[in-house]
Amino acid sequence: MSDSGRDIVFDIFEKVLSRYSIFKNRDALRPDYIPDNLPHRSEQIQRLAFILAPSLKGSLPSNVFLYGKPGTGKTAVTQFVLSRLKMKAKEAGSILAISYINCRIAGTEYRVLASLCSSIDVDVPFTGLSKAEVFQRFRSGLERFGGILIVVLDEIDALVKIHGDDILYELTRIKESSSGRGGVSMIGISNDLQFKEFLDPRVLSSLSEEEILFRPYTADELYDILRERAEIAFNENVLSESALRLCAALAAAEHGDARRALDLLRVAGEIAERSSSQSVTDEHVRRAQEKIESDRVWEAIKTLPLHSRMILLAVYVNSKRNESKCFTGEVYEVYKELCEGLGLEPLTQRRISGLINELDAMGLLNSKLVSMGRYGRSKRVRLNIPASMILQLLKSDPYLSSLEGYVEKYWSKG
DNA sequence: TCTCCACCGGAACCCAAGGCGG
DNA sequence: CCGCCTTGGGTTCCGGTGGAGA
Ligand SMILES: Nc1ncnc2c1ncn2[C@@H]1O[C@H](COP(=O)(O)OP(=O)(O)O)[C@@H](O)[C@H]1O
Repeated sequence: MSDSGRDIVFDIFEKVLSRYSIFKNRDALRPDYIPDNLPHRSEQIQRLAFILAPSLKGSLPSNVFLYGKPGTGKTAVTQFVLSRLKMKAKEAGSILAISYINCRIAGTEYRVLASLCSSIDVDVPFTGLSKAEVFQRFRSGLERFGGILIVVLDEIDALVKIHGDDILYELTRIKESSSGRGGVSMIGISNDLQFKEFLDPRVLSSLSEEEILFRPYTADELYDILRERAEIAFNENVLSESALRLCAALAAAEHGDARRALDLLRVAGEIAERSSSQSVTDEHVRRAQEKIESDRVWEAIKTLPLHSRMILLAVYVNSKRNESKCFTGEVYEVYKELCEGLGLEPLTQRRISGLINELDAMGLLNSKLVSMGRYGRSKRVRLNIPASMILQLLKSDPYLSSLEGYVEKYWSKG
């Protein structure tokens, strides 16, 4: 047998193998994949490129503020433009550094400053210094660097809502006071359209010298995005037209979120693959929708601290005890009972109120402030997750499992 | 129209952990 | 080693409030 003969045999095997596999390149559906083409965002891309272009000639670009709902392509567009800017800068020999920071993930002002430093090769310890000290090192590092630093602050709304806009203020001041060449240019990205109201007017005017709005995608736009990705990700004739349309429609209903659309497509593909189906159907997409939601919920519950879990249980028990009224006061009472059952010191009501708000923000609870006139004002709390999740929580947490009997008394109804 | 309930939520503060620079 | 920093998780204190009922 010659080598060429073996290749033919392999070819046949490959063909057969690939015919029955759904994915050609699954990674193309992952959130960190940035395609070479971003449909329906050429306007934003051009504007951003136009704004940043002066940096190639050594002058400082205006600050930009990008805002729009999640999954509208803000991060993708930014990365798209910046990667090309970087290439051009290298070619042109401009001194240019880019620092991308996701503020929500960084979480604290200190860590944002620290990663700012590391982008210009200033190393700072990950803790121990005062913010002023880190900032000082950043400043002097910048002098030494002498070029233009483009700072991307992604999900900046999350940081400012918790820690205020102090660093932003300091950063905008750097820009002004930068002597000689170079300086800092900022790209702020916000998922919250009202975010501007949180900012000090001085910061706002400096940060949004330019603004770019990202509208939610329509179903048709999502369809185009999905189709391009699907061509890379899926094998031929595996994905039905209607399944694709359904993904687009479902995601369009959910704030026109492209990330959601791509997730739907990927998970639907995985479900199809696992059930050794030869194509992805509407049914797979619907199941993907459910799976994504229940995964999200379970993922959130799993990482919940003890007392937040107890609150979920308390809300559940209380809602079974008396259908109609489920206000924070009663929830707190039940919570205290549960604590006693576990021999735990209960937290204060003030704290519980805060935790309930967090659970609300995660979508595990619904809470709404209602006034009952003479009978005070309180929050009506409702569980926003299926009871099966409560059961699963009890089973999975060895610490809580001793409460199982207690909770089960209320299991029957509902 | 005024009262007053039953909480809400802002602000200041406390405390322990981890880690710096001097 | 000391005195200082940030951070995260909590507590204490307290002014604020929509509307049913007197
Ligand atoms: N116009 C587009 N074309 C192709 N993919 C897109 C487009 N817009 C967004 N995406 C994809 O959707 C996902 C979410 O986009 P992202 O830029 O992270 O949203 P945002 O930052 O606005 O929350 C990413 O995986 C991105 O690649």
